[in-house]
Amino acid sequence: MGDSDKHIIETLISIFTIDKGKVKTLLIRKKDEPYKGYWILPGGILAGNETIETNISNNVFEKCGIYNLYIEQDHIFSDLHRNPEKRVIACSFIGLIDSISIKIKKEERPHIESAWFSLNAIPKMGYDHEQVIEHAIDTLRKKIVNTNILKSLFPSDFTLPELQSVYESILNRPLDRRNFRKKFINLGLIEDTGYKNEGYNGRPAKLYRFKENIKERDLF
Amino acid sequence: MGDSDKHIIETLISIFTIDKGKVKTLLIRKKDEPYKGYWILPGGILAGNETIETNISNNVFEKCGIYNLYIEQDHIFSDLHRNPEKRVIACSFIGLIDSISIKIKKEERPHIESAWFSLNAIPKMGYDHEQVIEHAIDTLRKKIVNTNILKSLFPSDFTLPELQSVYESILNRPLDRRNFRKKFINLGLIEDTGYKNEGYNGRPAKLYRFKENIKERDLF
DNA sequence: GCAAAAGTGTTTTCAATACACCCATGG
DNA sequence: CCATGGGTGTATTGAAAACACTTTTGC
Repeated sequence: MGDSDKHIIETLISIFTIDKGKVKTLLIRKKDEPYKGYWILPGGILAGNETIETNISNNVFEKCGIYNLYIEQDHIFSDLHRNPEKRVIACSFIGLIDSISIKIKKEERPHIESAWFSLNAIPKMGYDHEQVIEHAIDTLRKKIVNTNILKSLFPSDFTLPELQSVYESILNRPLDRRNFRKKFINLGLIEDTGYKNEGYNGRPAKLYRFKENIKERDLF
Repeated sequence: MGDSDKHIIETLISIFTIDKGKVKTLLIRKKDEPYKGYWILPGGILAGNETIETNISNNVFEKCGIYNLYIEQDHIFSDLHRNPEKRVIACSFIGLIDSISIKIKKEERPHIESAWFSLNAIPKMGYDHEQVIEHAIDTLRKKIVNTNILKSLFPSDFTLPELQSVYESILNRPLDRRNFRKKFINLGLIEDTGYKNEGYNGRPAKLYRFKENIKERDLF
């Protein structure tokens, strides 16, 4: 086996969270050439002594300060020239985290510029990362229709209008409020916490949480 | 970057087809140690000048004589010790082919022993390939509920009882004949060819084909 | 008391399910 | 004419969809 049969593998991750009822994704500004100044997905080079999953977990913690992230494989990108400098094969992941668990202490990572972008305002990105994140969004869209994967996106307290808004932004279409409530409450996945979301305009919304120990199941 | 940051990547594929109304998968007998005599999934080592998709297509043609295979990525297996000799990262695929298109000319490949196995009779396999094929079957099961992915499994002429039998064996539960017909015909994915499947016991079944240019869509 | 957002109930429509009998062919 | 498997219709149930008004809070 020649050296040409060994490959550089990088991991990439599209991390999604909910910020003020909107789905956002975490990007990093690249500091050096190529694509200096462009936004890219977080990730890293796979070393010999780690699985792709441990690599992703470690990278996300080191670069973004996020741990306990829910991750799932998405897709492999192996086009020969996706990296202009050398052949790199990308294993892309989807990550979901609730906003309460995010602690990006910028002062601890002065060398890394990162920001959250709304799905409809993703900037021009380096490499093929726009294609990678589009694939991740598409996978996420397919998944939320049939699974309760979004559980990982929500902290213990959320309102039904917030949940609906997230579904609407990922599915990219409006949903009827009454039917959405009926469906979700009847599914038995969530429960009323007894608290309310006070201090905002209008009538306060009830706060819900996902029940523990609910196995992934079909929704729609 | 040290040499430990470069990796051997292998592709593996679980190829499914329909043989006499049953779903079967193609395995290869390993001829050398380790796992000599065990059955394994077809696949190969990724070279520097190919994508994982071209590698799979080429391997499936060279080792199994199958071309024009529908392929889809399934999962990456990167456990450190999944191969007892060295670190190898596996990119696993799902392949679907209709039985008419299969031409495994054994006389042309005397050095390769291959066989089709029913899903409920998969033998003991080498490496972690049982885990890999289980993952592929599970992915296939999830997909046939919501997509018309099975189009790739059927030649131009098939009967509704055959189609139903395939759904039953992948979903692993019985389906009502009348309701299955109603649903599938109403979906508009298939059309009557006008021919019948004569020469068997009982009333001949109508032959159907998948319509051309139907995009993948939700079924159930 | 008004603006803003949350919460609720009914009707209609359609798909899913359950179920039993007749039909076409081969032998 | 009988054995074998294919084809069909209807009634019921339940979920999805469409739709407008009332309630609770902050200011």
